[in-house]
Order: sequence, then structure tokens, then C-alpha cells
Amino acid sequence: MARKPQQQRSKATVDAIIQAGFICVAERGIVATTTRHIADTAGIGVGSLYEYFKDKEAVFDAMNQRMVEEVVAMLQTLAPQITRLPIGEAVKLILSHFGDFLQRNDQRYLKCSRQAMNIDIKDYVGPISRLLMEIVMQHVMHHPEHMRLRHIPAMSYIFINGGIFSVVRHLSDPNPPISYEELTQGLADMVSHYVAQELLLTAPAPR
Amino acid sequence: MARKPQQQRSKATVDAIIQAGFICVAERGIVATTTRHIADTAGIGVGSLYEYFKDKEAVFDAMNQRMVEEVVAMLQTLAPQITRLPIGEAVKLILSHFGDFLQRNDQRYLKCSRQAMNIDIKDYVGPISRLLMEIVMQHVMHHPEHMRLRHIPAMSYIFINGGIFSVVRHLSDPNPPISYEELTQGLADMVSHYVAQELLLTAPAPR
Amino acid sequence: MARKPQQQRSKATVDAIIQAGFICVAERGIVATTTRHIADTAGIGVGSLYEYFKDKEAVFDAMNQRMVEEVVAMLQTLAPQITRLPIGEAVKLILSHFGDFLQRNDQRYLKCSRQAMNIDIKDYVGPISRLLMEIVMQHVMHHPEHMRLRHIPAMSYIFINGGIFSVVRHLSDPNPPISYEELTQGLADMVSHYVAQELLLTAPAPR
Amino acid sequence: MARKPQQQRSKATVDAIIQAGFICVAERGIVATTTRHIADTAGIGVGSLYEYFKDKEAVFDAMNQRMVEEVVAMLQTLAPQITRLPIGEAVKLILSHFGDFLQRNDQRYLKCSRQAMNIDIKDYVGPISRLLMEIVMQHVMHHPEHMRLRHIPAMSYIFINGGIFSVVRHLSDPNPPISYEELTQGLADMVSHYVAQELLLTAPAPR
DNA sequence: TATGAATGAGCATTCATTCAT
DNA sequence: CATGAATGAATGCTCATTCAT
Repeated sequence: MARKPQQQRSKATVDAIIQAGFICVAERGIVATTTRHIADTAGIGVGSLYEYFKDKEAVFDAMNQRMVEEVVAMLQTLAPQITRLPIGEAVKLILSHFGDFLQRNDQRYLKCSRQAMNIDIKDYVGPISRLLMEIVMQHVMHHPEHMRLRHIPAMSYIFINGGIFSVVRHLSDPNPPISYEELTQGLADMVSHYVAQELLLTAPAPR
Repeated sequence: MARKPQQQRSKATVDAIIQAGFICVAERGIVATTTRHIADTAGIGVGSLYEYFKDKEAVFDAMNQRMVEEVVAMLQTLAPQITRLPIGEAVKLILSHFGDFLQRNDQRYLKCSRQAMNIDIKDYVGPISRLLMEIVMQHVMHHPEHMRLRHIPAMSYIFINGGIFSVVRHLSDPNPPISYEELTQGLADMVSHYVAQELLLTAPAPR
Repeated sequence: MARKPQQQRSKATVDAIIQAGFICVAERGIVATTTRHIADTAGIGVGSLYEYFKDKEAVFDAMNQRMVEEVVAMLQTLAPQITRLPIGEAVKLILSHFGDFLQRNDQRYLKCSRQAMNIDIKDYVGPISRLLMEIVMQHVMHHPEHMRLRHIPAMSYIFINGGIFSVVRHLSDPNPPISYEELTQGLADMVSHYVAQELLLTAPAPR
Repeated sequence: MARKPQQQRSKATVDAIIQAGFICVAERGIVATTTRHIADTAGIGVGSLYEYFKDKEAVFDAMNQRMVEEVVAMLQTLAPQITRLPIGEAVKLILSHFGDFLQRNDQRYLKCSRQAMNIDIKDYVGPISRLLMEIVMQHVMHHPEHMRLRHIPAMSYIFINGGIFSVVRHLSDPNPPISYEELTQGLADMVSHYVAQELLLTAPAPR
């Protein structure tokens, strides 16, 4: 049934379907999105959708994958800068780009990311988490004094997950109790204060 | 349509339906949960479900309300202790009870909480967030030196949302990269380090 | 199950149910009328309805019967006058009372009569038709010259059925093309002109 | 939802559904007719019914429309003859064809027409009434002496509504007290006698 | 006798998926 | 390859009827 598209025409159709999927889910939510909606939005017949995707779920999977790919690409582009920046600035740089990403195309990705969480929480954030972990490690490499930090894996886990969720939740909230600037500044402070305090606590006793 | 339960028998049925709702959502997810499943699980006929609830959504609402009530009750019981404890210990106390709560009944609430987040992000965490904000304020009252902390609303928002999500995500992950103890300790450190650093930065200049 | 009410209390309940039936059907139409509506309107429990009526259909039957009884009673009261009046006046007298009857209680009976037709067209108009036939015969008795009229059964059938339907349809029409006075006058003319012409056609050849 | 049928195949399916609708309503009444019955009778799946009709009501509407179209077509074919005939003969001609129409296909239309009256009394008889009014007017044009007739709208209303209902009722009655010939002759007499008498009453006073 | 909670068959409608063209 | 008509299982919900109290 579903065949890997090897022609460019096919590639374009697959792309149209995925984009249509984003539009539909953003417009009506994942539950109310039907294959007919997606096919119509993509400008193809329902039957054709099944030429490229095994079933509806496969479209959602491809959407997830696409989203992750884009975030990953974004982070990889940013990585060199990030590793060089002081930790607080690095956090703010990431959040600035991440916020922009979620706002793109009428919040298409923001709306989808909320829906995507209950489909498969792991695959969605997983690869992004892993890449961020890597970036953290590279950052530490570039800032040797951070080697003294304890619990880096645990704290990265917390900062990354807590950060992503806080941002998604904040952007999704029509009446957020704080501004986006306060949020990003707060997240930067959270991280940099933590680091500063850790460095202080683990400082070699002055002679 | 939906009658108010005034008899004891009715009250028990309402309860059975709500519990059945939790079981079904935990087992199959909110989207795949049908009224028939809930009624069967509750050991009643489909029609009876509609004696007590206007529609399927009303059952989910009642579930949400029930969950929130339980968390709120838990937090209110804990509140006196929390406010007296040092901030790090307070965080660990809350997380210990919150973790237990999510694990109860075969992770019934844990599984449901993941589903609940997307459907109506606001109503679900909202009341809990508000109570936690209050507890934060009371904690500050009991620890006057914390009055110096800046950005309390923003940081509370971040700590609360980031904390809740990190915990839910961690408990949902079959192969978490860190242990629950590391997570709670990390969250406690995150908060207490932040506070310590803030106090340091805002300390009156020493003579 | 359903027992004949022999106590006055029972009689009152039966009556309340029938009246409730009329109110419900008038308000929501026969299809949308449920046993619960009827019971609620009658101020009794659903179960009690089944003490007095075999099923929902039995309530509708009783309503029909009641309506017919009332029309019959009305006609019997009118009969002595009718038979003495000239035919056109008789028609107008009947229609005046019949129109009033249909308008009573917020058009309760008018609304029900439209609904009643598809349940059982025969039982509904049947007894009324028969009584009207009788009245026609009595009228003829009092007006011996009418004995000459041919096709009395056929013409009565036409006048009675056509008349009843025209009136019900006219009163049910929110924008009738003619007034009720025009209708009654027309029906009276229809009958009296017919009679006059018949008498003319069957007149014994003058010597 | 409901697609416009543009293919020949589709047109046939739409037709099959409408015919199935007539059969079902004739067999079980409009209230007891379900989408499943219609689909089964039409030899299609339930879902297909919704490819062509928005909902069940739309099928009934199409049936009404179809019925009205056929009666209108019949009347329009007859119109030239009707206008030329003497009034009594004209009535009998119409009733002869109308009776045949109602008897067609195992009284399919007769049975449906009884049901249709209550659901939407206006749309059902409305267009037919209007056309008959027109035919009446044309008849008057061809018979200039009829211009003297008073109350033409009121009398047409009565004759048309009373006539249609008498015929439907008579054909629906398993034991009618008079024959169909007596009925049609009676209706013809009713009209022609009325006209004759009116012409007499409004005749210019002889010198 | 009166009740109303419980029932479950039945309904209209949707939609992922297939397959003949 | 592309299509979209056809399908029917599945869903949320209603309501006439029963029966334990």
C-alpha cells in the first residue's frame, strides 16, 4: 500500500500531506481531524493519501518526525553559538528561537505540540531532549569550570523538560499570569543561579 | 436528563462511574474511551450513565474535578508542614506525596493526567497551580528573608509548571535516564539553589 | 399491568395523564413527546403512568377518545338547534363551535388533531363522522323537501370530511390565504348552494 | 457531507434511495422508518446514504419534492384539457388521474401522503394548491360567464383542500361507506352545483 | 399503590479504509 | 498512479418499559 516516495512528484505530495496535517490539527484539533480534511487541504483525493501513508496515524507520526527534525535542525544551527555563550544567555538564545518556532505559521506547531503530547510523549520530546543533553555537554566542555557541577544529567533533565513544558504551556495560555520575557528571563535565571550556587558550594575551600 | 444523586445508592453509582472513567482512560486513553466502556467497567447499563451525567464530557469533567480535589486536599493537609520547612525540604515533601498520588491505583491518575493536559490545559492544572501559588506565598510569609526574592510570580510559575511536568514525564517514562530520587533532589536543589543565589545577589552590601 | 380505574383518585390520575398528554403533544409534537414528559407534566412518576395505561400508545388512544367524546358531546348539545336551522345556518353554527373547540387551551386540540391523523385516521374522525351523518339525517327529517336530494350519503361524506379538513388546515396555517369568516361562509355556501341546485334540478315539472 | 450527484451512477443511487424511502414509509410509517431500513431497501450501505443526503430529513424532503413534482407534471399535462372542459367534467378528469397516481406502486404515494400531511402541511400541499389555483383561474378565463362567480379564492381553497383530503381519506379507508365513483361524482356535483347556483343568484334581473 | 433507578435495544450519524475504475 | 464512491463498524445518546422497594 504505502510506498516510499522516490520521485520528486511523490516527495512533493508527501510534503503537502504533512503540511495539510499541521494545518488541520492546528485548526480543529487532532481528534476532529479526519483523513478527508487532510486530503482536501492537501489538494488530493482521500485514496491518494493511502498511497503514501499506511494510515492516519502514520501521517501524525510523520508530522511529529518533521517537527522534531526542524527543532533539531534549528538547535544544530544554534549549537556553536550556544556553547560559547554564558549559560544564562545560552538559555535565552534557545528560548528565543524555540518561541519563534512555535509561533510560526499561525502557531501551527504550538497547537500541534499540545495535541502531540498524548499520542506518544516519548517520541515527541525524546530526540530533542537528547540533542539538548548533548549541547549541554558541549557547553560544559567549553566552560571547564562547570565540570565541578554535580548531578548534571538530573539537572539537565529537569531544566530541559521543565523548560519546554513551561514555554509550551505559557504560549498556549490565552491569559498567562506572566509575560514571555519574564518567563524566558526566569528560566535563564533558574539555570544560571543554579550553576552559580553549585559553583559556590563546590568551590575548593580557599586557603 | 442528568439527575442529581440524592440517595446513597445513587452516590455510589456516580462514584463507580467516575472510578470506571479513570480505569478506562488509564487503560485505553481518553480518545478511545467510550461511554459503553465506562458503563461496562462501572457495572451498569449505558442508559444509567446518562441518569447521572449529561454526556460523556461531563464524566471527564467530574474526573478532573475529583482529581483536582484530591490533590488540593493533599496539599492542604500538607500546607502547615510545608510552610515551616526549609524550601528544599518543602519541595521534597510535596513531590514525595505527589509522586505517591500519581502512582496510586496502578498509576491511574498518572495515566489520566497525561491525557488531561491536552484536553483542557487550564482547568486541569489551574486550581492546583493557584493553591501552590498560595502555599508559596505562605511559605514566604514564614520566611521573611525570602521577601527579598525578586520575580516570585514568574519563578513560581516556572517551578510549579516545570516541576509538575517533569514529575509526570519522569513517572510516565518506562526507562527514565535518572531515578525518582535524583529527580526530586534535583528539583529541590533547583529551587533552593535559586533562592540561595537570589538572597546572595540581593544581600545588602556588607560594610 | 394497566387496570381500569375504579376509585375517584384513580380517575383523577387518569385524567391528569390525558390532559398532560394533550399539553405535551401540543407543545412538542407527538414524536417528541416522551413518557417522562407526560408523567412530569401530570405530576406523577413514570412508573405510575404504566399503572393506568398499557403503554404510551394507550395514552394517545385515550387522548383521541377524549377528544372525540368532547366533540360528540358538543354536537349532541347542538343537535336540536342544528336540525331546526336552515342548512347554511346549521353549517355555520357547527363550524363556529368546532372552531372554538379547536382554539381552546392554546390550540391544544388543534395541534393534537394534526398529529392524531397519522396515528389512526379512522378512529379519529370516524365516530364524529357517524354522528354528523346522523345529524344530517335528522336535519333532512325536519326539512322534508330535502328528501328529494340525491346522493345524500356521498355528499355528506364529502361535506363532512372536506369541511373538517379545511377547517383544521386553515387554523393550522400561520398565513392562510383567506379569513376564517370567508372559510365558514364558503363552506355554508357550498352546502346550501348544492342543496338549492339539487332541489331545482329535481323539482317536479311545473304544470 | 452530502455530495451533489454528478455521475450517472450517483443519480441512480439517489433515485434508489428516494424510492426506498417511499417503500419504507408506505410499509412502516414515517416515524418507524430508519436510515438503516432505507439503506437496506435501496440496496446500499448506511454510509452511502449520507454521501447523497445530509441527513434523514433530507431524504424525506427529496421524497416530498419528488411527489410534488410528479403531481405537478401530471396536472400540467392535463391543464389544457381541463380548462376546456365543463367544470364538473374537469373535476372528474383531475380526480381520475389523481386517484390513479395515489394508487400507483401499491399505494406508495397514498400511504406517504397521509404521513406527509402532519410533518409539514405547508410544503407538501402548498405547491400543488398553488398550481390548482392557477388552473382554476385559467378555467375561469376560458369560461367568461364564470367571471361573475363571487369568492373564487375562498371557494377554490375549500374545494381543493376538501377535495384532496376527501380523496386521500376515501382511498385510505378499507371500508369506505361510498364508492370512489360516488365520491368523484359527488365532488364534481359539489363544484358544478355551486357554480350553477352562483350563476343563478348573480344573474342579471330579467326584464 | 406509587415510585424512579436501571436497563438495553435501537437510532442517527461519522469516518478510516478499500477497491474498481 | 490517482481517484472518490461505497462501506459498515463503531459512537454518543434516547427513551419505553420494568421491577425492587
